Amino acid sequence: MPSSSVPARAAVPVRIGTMESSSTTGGGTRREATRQKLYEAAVTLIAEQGFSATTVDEIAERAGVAKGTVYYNFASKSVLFEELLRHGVGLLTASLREAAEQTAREDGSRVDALDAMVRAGLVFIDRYPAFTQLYVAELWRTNRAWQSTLMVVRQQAVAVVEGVLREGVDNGEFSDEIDIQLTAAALVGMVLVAALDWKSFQPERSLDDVHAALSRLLQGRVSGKG
Amino acid sequence: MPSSSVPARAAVPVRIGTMESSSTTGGGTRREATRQKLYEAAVTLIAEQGFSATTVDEIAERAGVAKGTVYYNFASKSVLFEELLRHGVGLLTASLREAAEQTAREDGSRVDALDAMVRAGLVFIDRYPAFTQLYVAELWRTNRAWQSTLMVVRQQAVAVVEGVLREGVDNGEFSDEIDIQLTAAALVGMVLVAALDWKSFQPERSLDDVHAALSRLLQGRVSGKG
DNA sequence: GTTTTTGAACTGACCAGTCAGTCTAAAAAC
DNA sequence: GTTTTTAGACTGACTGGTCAGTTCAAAAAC
Repeated sequence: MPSSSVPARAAVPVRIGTMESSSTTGGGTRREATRQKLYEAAVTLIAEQGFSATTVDEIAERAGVAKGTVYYNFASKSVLFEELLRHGVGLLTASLREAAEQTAREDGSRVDALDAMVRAGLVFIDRYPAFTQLYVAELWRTNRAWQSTLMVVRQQAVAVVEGVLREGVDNGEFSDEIDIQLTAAALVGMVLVAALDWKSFQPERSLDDVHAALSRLLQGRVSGKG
Repeated sequence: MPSSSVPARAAVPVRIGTMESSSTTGGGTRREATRQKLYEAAVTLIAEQGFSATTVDEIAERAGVAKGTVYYNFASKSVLFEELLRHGVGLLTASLREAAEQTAREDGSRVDALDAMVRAGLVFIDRYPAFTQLYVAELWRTNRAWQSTLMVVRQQAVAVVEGVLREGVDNGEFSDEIDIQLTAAALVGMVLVAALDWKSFQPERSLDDVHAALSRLLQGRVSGKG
């Protein structure tokens, strides 16, 4: 309801300044660029406010596109969100796997692999803090449309950690009494919460610093004199 | 909007089992019972759906009271939520502090104190899983009305862990190179995520079982043969 | 007689999703 | 080379519905 009468006609469609033809990979990449802008806008807004409290109008505005464009590119608000989740966790999983494999290639121990994965996790969170926030906030909710997506995607990431633990047990490096699933969850939690604390409350600290603190904890070098 | 005719009369106000009046002055306990029902209804709904996606009508319905009653007892939806947060974290903090103090009274080591706190955390999460879920989901959000409440309340809980770590460093039980703040966050994260994983994905396991797994991790008994 | 609860209607803001129409660049027709 | 057509991308006013919060008289509880 506009406060008073309004032209209601676009009249002169102002040219949108620097569009610059986007280029990138020649063909239909304009669309892809728009989707990327929408992801970026959505991830920060939803991390700050939550899914339901974030409006499609806000997302469109921050991305610098019209609301209709959101619906031209995504079937709905929740589909946009789901694709965002899949995309983000895909990056994380790849990064963890890469860390584990590289350690294996260098004949490192499985503890080294865990340590490398801790670092990879920190690097990820350092790079995508908003995504991490949002992910944590949604992970344990029930009754949400994207629950199953989240489940699948979570399992992919945790499975990488579980795999390393299992290898360690198999080759005798870890006690065969450890509970793989629970230990993996605990390790993920350790990194997740420590990193979010870092980003939220002491962002000035360096990644190496944080990594060192977690390494110590991971390797049980807490007890006893330094 | 009931689909058809409905009793609509509360008739017998069922007393909630073991509520035991407790707080406030002896007088207005009827009101207190209503508030308690509203807390319980709100906590599960918000844990499942998030704050914004949960309507006041739903909360009232699940609590079995009229919508007007919600506003008779709380100034607004967010005030209800804020008081819920304060209440819940108060319980957790008390429980952690109790665990730490009891260990101290028994001349236990600081590792024992940490272990006791891990257990206290698990007991809490076992008892109030919905609250925990909701708390984690809101903790790292920014731009929310109750942000400052959350901050204060988080600090109270983490401070208990930090205190034990500090004592341990002071008496030489822990390395003086540990980063107290970060380590405390990591420990909290370890318990939190492992416990949520437990409740979400393997609820049939016993608390002792989960506690044992975390103890092992905490005491660095992961590496090496069992 | 005071406090608390009820129930149901109401308001006004807000918001997801729609749709008719615009823009543009490139292909097709001339 | 110029005009016309096509189709993909985008626009933004508009619709239909939802929901927080209000109101209040009457009933119930204490």
